[in-house]
Amino acid sequence: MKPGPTAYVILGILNLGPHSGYDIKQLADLSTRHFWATSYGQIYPELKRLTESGLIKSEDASKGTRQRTLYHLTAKGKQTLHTWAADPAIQSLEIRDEMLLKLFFADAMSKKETVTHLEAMRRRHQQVAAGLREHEAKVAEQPHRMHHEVMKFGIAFHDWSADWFGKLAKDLETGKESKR
Amino acid sequence: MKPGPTAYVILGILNLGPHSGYDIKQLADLSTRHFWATSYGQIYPELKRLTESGLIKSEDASKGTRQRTLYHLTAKGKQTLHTWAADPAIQSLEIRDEMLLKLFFADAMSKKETVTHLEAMRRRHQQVAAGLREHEAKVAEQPHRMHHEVMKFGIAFHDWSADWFGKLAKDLETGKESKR
DNA sequence: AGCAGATACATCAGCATGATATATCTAGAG
DNA sequence: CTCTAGATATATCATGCTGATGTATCTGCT
Repeated sequence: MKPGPTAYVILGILNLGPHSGYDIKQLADLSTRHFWATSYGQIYPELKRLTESGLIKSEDASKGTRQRTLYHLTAKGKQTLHTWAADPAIQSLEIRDEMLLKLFFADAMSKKETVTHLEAMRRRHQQVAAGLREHEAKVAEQPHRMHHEVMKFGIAFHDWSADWFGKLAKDLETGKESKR
Repeated sequence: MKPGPTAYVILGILNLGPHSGYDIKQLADLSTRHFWATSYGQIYPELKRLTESGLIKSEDASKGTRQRTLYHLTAKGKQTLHTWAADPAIQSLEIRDEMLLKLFFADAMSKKETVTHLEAMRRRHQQVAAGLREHEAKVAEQPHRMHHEVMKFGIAFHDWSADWFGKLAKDLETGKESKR
């Protein structure tokens, strides 16, 4: 069976150096989380599968009774990661936004309720952008340009979205139609 | 157990009129699909659950031997839908973008490969925007303003993304840094 | 010395995914 | 009038993910 995208999150992180399953979860939460989230329930079974396929190797790094298993890429794993990353075939993009869903079915709401809802969406996007900005400096000083560019895309997207929903809220209130 | 967002997709569609499970899938694919996708494997079991909870009622609409079951909202279902929609509490936003993931781990790629990848991303966003535009006129003439506004957001988002990735591709090629 | 919080791994019920199976109806070609 | 491709309609299943919880150890602080 061919590996799913989550397997490549793991391979990609291990390409930066040896890590434990716990490390991988922490690093993914700080980096890929905003466009590909993972969970322990995926990571630990996937580490087993990748080991069986020979793409990664485990190494016991326990200290005393404290268990710790480090994983690192094999040559085959590195190869697999690069082959995957270099394939530009169009891949799926999935978005799940419950607030947008509520907005879609909001025609029964009053104008006031809808404006409140739009303001909440604007604030949410502002907050996510602010959260990303906090980590930006750290990413910028690392030698991985694309890590930084992807983060800049995330920040720009949330800024843009906040602006869009702010404008729609204003348009609804004033009855006008601004450029969006 | 409280209903998940997919249940509200069903309730929201049934609020527009009675429909079969098949209808619901078709309508969702034309409307909510871009920010909340569904599948038959969700819809049919969910229709059973919602019937048991008294939020919807089924009605046999078979013609001859051709089976067909129409569902419609009960008063309780309408109430539940409106309560959900009116609650502005911040809800999660999940994005899964395998191409962005590839880009994130693309630092081992050559500049040329990366530019090719970015161009593919630009084209993908253009294509999605074009697909949405095809249906826009139909949505615009319906009396559901928020359906249209949500669709306009989708179009604007994909246009903006296409532009952003186009600019990044150009920046990489020229070695400059444009406004993004 | 004691404790809060971080590190580390594992597991589970419930649910979603994406594909496949089955059958009937309809519209248009010939 | 007959055939057939494609639309309508429901259902199911293996596989695997989600989100939460359980258990234990270690580290840094007071």
